[in-house]
Parts: sequence; structure tokens; C-alpha cells
Amino acid sequence: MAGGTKRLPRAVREQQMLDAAVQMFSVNGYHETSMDAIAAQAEISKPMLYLYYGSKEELFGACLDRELGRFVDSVRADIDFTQPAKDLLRTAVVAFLSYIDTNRASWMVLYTQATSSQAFAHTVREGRDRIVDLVGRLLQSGTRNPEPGTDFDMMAVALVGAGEAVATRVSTGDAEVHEAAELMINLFWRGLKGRPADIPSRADA
Amino acid sequence: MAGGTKRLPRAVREQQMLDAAVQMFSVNGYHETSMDAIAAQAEISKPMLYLYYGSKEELFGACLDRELGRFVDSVRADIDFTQPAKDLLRTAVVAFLSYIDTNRASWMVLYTQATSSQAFAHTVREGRDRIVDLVGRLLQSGTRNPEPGTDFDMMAVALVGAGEAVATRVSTGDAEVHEAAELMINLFWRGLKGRPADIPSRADA
Amino acid sequence: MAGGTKRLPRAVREQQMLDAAVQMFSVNGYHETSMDAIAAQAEISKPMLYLYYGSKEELFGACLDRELGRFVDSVRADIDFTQPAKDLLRTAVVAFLSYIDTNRASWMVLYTQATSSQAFAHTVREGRDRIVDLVGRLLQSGTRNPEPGTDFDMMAVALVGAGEAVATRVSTGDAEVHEAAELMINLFWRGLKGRPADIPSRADA
Amino acid sequence: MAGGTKRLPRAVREQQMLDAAVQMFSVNGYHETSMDAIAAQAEISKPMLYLYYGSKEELFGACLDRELGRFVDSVRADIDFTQPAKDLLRTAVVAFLSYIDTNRASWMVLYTQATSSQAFAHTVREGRDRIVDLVGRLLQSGTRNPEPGTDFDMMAVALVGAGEAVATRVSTGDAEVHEAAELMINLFWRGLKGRPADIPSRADA
DNA sequence: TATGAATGAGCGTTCATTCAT
DNA sequence: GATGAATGAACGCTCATTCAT
Repeated sequence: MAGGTKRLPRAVREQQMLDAAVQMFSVNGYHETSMDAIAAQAEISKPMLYLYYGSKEELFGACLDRELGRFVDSVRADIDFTQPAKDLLRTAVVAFLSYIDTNRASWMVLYTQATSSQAFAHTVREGRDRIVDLVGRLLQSGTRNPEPGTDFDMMAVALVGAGEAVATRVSTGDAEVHEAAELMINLFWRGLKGRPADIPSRADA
Repeated sequence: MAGGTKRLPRAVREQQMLDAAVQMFSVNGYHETSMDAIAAQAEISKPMLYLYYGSKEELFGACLDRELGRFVDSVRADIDFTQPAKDLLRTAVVAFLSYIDTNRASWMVLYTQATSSQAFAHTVREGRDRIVDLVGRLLQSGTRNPEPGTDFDMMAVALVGAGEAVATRVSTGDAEVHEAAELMINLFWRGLKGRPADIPSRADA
Repeated sequence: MAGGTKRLPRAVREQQMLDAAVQMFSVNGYHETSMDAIAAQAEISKPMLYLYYGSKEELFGACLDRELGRFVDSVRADIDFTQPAKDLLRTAVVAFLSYIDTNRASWMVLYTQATSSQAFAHTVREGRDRIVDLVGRLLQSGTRNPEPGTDFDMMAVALVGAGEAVATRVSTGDAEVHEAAELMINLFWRGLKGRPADIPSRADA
Repeated sequence: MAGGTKRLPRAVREQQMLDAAVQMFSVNGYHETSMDAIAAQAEISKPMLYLYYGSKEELFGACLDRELGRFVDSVRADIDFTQPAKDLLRTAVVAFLSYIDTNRASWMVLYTQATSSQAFAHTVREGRDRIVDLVGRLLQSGTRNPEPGTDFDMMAVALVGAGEAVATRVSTGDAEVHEAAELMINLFWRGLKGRPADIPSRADA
């Protein structure tokens, strides 16, 4: 009805479909979203979906890829590796949270969906690993005197996990981006130890 | 033979069913697990499941409740609020990770499953909030000179998020509990700012 | 409606389903028959079909097996191996054609259907081989002075092929059983070489 | 490259399409062959198929017609009606089996396919009738003293049926053409009655 | 002439759920 | 209390067929 029946070049249709799919998946979840619903949302017929993407699983995979790509690109674009460490941290956190905030419907839930099906564990893990890698390198380059054996990778896992959790709050409107960013920066930068009169405890294995 | 027409007291049957359900859900996911499979695993008939739990969704909810309860109880039991702050942190982190490590099949996947279905968002959020609350209070009580306006709750969100991310690594066998715990404690306690010879960077928001 | 919704023991339902399936397959062919149509014909729901037979292919296979079994049993039952050769031939031919004639809707078309799908080539060939074997042994035992090296098996193939072709005519009503039988018997017994000096057998329908 | 936008005369295109269709139908069967597959094999676009043949059914019908025509022509060409009866039989049988043997992929399977779909029963029957007629006339002309009322037509049905069955064995490689031919000739000429007193006709390969 | 783009319609299959016993 | 038997409702997917260019 609304503009539907035109002959569109392949590339355009592809985006149209992915848009619809991301939209539906993010709202209703992978299993609760039928191909019929996606086709309807995209204002095309179901066979088109199959012609372009082969199967529901592949369609979802394509969504995942696109959104993941966009996300990583967006965050990476904001980061300037020549900044001093703390600025770097700040920029990254803000970029991360801002992206989620702006694209909440799409990415955050998509991400959530993907986590739940064995079939996408691989893609998700891969995507998450890309982010973790990015953060890991960021940490490494930002740490002047790294203790030998520091597991930057696992540290990145923790940071990203924290980021995702906070981002979820942001994406559901329960927190404001910049406040959340500030809180994370402080938390990660200074640690819990205590502020003014910091007396470092002797590291205990 | 196995199962047969035994008359079992309600409480026993309930656990038997929940055990089977948790087991199946955790291995195959919510949608990929059929009521048939659960009934078979529990060695009872399908109508029993419906008699006791009404629907698949409610059954899953019951699983969630039980596992969440066990988890919270277990972690809380290990915590001694009279400990000094850092010990408290350490105890909590270790308790958290240990539980996940020990009950990976059950809880971690269950948790993962629940996250992905709109239907359980509520239960999951509720559960997570209980944990966040716990951690939030922990933080509050452990901080000697809280800056006014510190959002302990959001800080707890970040910590729990980090914990979950690390826990996932632990649960998939990609990390060892105590190493992961130590890393988290150090990270959270000291922050990224710098370790031994901390020289604060100039930029300080 | 018409007697449908009763709780029937497994064995009864199985026959009910096979009856319906054979009926529909024979009338409309394998591909043109939908599981819906079979379920409707059997006055049961589609899931029952799947519960009992697993898939359309397996259901068709079960039809094939049953009908093949009935056919072979029926023909074999009529044959008395102690008869003299020509009587044996006559009995066999009549038994063969009579069965087809009586069960035309079921077997002949089922047989025809099966031939066309790669998936059933095996079953059909197996069934046909059983018949060919039977006929082959019959020929062997009925031939007094077999020429060395006589390929009774291939001869049986030819006879069965002829029988099938004639049977098809019978099954479509284009020929009458006993006339057709007589013709086949004469043809096979005397051959084409020449008739004149033949002494007609007593039995003449 | 291959195919492209060539402008070909109608007749050439038609053969190109039929070749492709026969090829695909014979390998995969009627239902298992999609119009897409045929178009791809013919290296033309699907609308062309529809332009030339209107529908899948009609396309298949055209295949049937062409192949049937070729078959009948081929067999008829080999037959010399002035030959003595037994030679005639031999020639016909050999022509029949040889054609099948040489064109197994195309015709035998096509034939098999057609038999199974109600939609083509008519065409197939028509084709088979042409062959039966041919054989019937052959029999009639070859029989010196026909008993009054001899049903040459039905006899032809039997012979053709036998031929088809043996041909199938030949086409699957389970029998050699000339051996099979010899066997059929002997069987039909002499009959099963018994050999001993047989006076072999002069021609004996 | 020739085709890429598009779809209506239908099929095999599965599953949560409920009677009747 | 416990279950074998049964089904309504969907869903993923494919295919013959047709426009619009």
C-alpha cells in the first residue's frame, strides 16, 4: 500500500529488508518474529526475503552483521588514539553509550536476542570479541607501567560488560548518557578504593 | 520401569520437574526446548507439567525464580557485612563467580535465555535488581567518605555488568575463577588510573 | 463429524490412516496429495499423521509396504506348487490379475506412483524383485528340461512386466480378468510361433 | 557470456528448451524439477519458457511428445514388414531395446515420470497406444492362421509390457541389450510350454 | 526480443495445549 | 493422581507464474 509495489534495485531492497528485520527482531525477539511479519513490515512479499537472504537464520545473521559493523565503526570513528589515557577512556565511554542511546531499538535488543540462540553464539562472540579487542588495545596503550602479566583482555571483558549493563539502563531510558558516562569514567579511573585519602592496600593474591 | 505410575508428594514432583526443565532449558534454550522433551526428561507425562505449572511460560518462570533465589541466597550467605570494604568486595566477587562456575549449566544459560524473551524481561530485571540492590548497599556501606550525590545504584549496575561478563567467560571455561576474581578486585578497587607509581594524568574532569 | 473424534487404539488408527492415505495417493498421486487431504480423508488431524508416521515420505512408504505385502500374500496364497506347470501358470496369472482387478484403486496406482519418485525406487524395486523372484522360482520348478544357462530371472521380469501391463488394462476397466488371463496363458504357454495344432485346455472362461 | 542476450530463431530456442527440460525432468523427475532449474539449464530466462510453452505442464507435454515421436519413429524405421514373422519379431525387439539402451537418460525416465501424474495419463496412454498398435499390427501380419477372435491388441499390450520391464533392466545397466533381446524372442516365440521338439527357425543369432 | 523483480498460494512440519479415561 | 490420544494454529520455506522494463 504505502509505496510498496515498485521495482527497486537490489541494494535498496536489501536495506529495506534489513531495516524491517532489525525493527521486528528488536521489538519481538528472534523466535517471536515470523518471516511473515518481517515481510509485512518491509512491505514486500515473503519470497523476496528468501530470495535475498535464504533463510530466517541467515537474515538474522545479516542483521547482526550490519548492526555490529555500524556499531564498531561508529565507536571507532570517535576514538583518537593519540589522546591522553583518561581522555581516551572518556571518549570511548561516551561514544559507546551514545551509540547505544541513539540506536537503542536496533542494536541493544538485537544484541540481546542474538545471545540467546545457540545458532548465533558464534557471530555474537565474534562481534563482542572485536569490541573487547578494541578496548583491550586501548587499555594497553593507555597504561604506562603495565604490571607484567596483566590480562588486558579480561580487563576489557569486564569493562565492556559494565558498559553493556549501563548501556542497557541508558537504552531503557533509566539513565542519562552523560551522567552514566561520568560515573563509569570515575569508577574505572579511580576505582572504589576511596578518594581523597587513598591508601593502597597491598595487593592480595 | 523408570518413572512409571509412582505417587509422589507434590513437593518432590515439583522439584523433579523443575530440575528437568532447568536442565533442558539450559542446554537447548527456551524456544528450542519442547514440553515433550521436559516431560520425557522428568519421566512424567505432559499433562502433569500443565497441572503443576499451567504453561510453558509459567514453568520457565518457576525455573527462573528458583534459580535466581538459589543464586542470591548463595551469594548473600557468603557475605559478611562487618568485614572491611576490600574484603567485602573480594568475598562478594568470589562468591559470585564461584556460584556461576559451579552452576554454570543451570544458571548462566538460564539467565542468558531469559534475557532474550520479552516475556521474561520482567522477571529477569527483577532478579537483576535484587542483585544490584545488594551490591549497591554493599558499596554504600563500604565507602567511607561518599561524595555527595554518588549514584551507588548505577555503580552497582556497572559492577554487576562487569561481573556477568567475566562470569560468562568463567562459565564457558575461558577463565579461571580465582584469577578472574583477582583481576576484577584489582580493577574495581584501584581503578585504571595507575598502579604502583600512580602519576595522575593531567586531564581530570 | 462422521464418527471422527473417538479415542481409538493405536492399531486401529494406523489402519484408518493407511486406508485414507492409500486412497488419496492412488487417486491423486504422491505429489498432488497433501497431508491435509489425507488427514481430512482419515477424519483425523494432521499431527496424528506425523505422530504415527513421521513424514509424508514415511507414510507413503508404509502404504507401499502394506499394499505390497497384501498383494504378495494374496497371490502366493492362491498358488499351489504341486500343480502341474500349466495349471500353476494359470493359477498364478489369475491370482495376479484378480488381485489387481479387485484392488485396482489401491495397488495399481500406488504402484504407478511409487515408480516415479527417486525416493521410493528402492522400495518399489524391492517389492518387484520379490514378485519376480517368486515367478522365477515358479518358472524354474515348472520347466522340465531347462536349457542350461536359461535366465529364469530375466524371463520372470518379462512375464511380470507383461502381467503389469495387462493388469493396468484390467484395472482401468479396459479388459476383463478372465479373458485377459486366458490370453496371457496362451501367449506364454504356446508362444507366438504358431497356434494351429494346439489343443485348447479344458478351462475356458 | 554463456547464453547472454542472443537472438535465436524460434525453432532453435525451442529445441534448446526441450533439451534442457528433458534433461532435468529425466534426472530429477517432474515434480522435483523447478522451472528455475530448467531455465538455468537452457541458459535462458524463465519468462521465455512461459512465452514458448505456457506452463510447466505444457512444457512437459511437449517433452513427452517429442521423445515419444522420436522413439516411435526410431523403432518403426528399423522394422521391415516384409520380413518373415520371427525376423520381424527379432528386429522389433532389438530396435525397441536398443533405443531404450541408447536413450536411457532421456526416454525411460521421462516415461516413468509421465506415468505417475494424472495430468499426463492421457498423453502417455496415447503414446503407448501408438506403440501397442504398431506391435498389434505386427502380430496380426505375422500370424499365419489367426484364431478367430484373437485379441492381437491385448497380446501387444502384454508384449510391450514385457518389453518395458526388460527395457528397464537394460536401462539401469542390469542387463545387456542383445542377451535380453534373445531371451524375449525365445520366450515369446516358443512360449513356456517346453522346448524339446522345437524346430528352430532358420534365423538364430 | 528478453529478463530481473516480484508474489499468491500452498505445503510439510511442529508445538503448546487439552480431553477422555 | 496420572496419562495416552488428539488437535488448532502457526511457521518456515518453495514454486509456478506474471509484471514492468
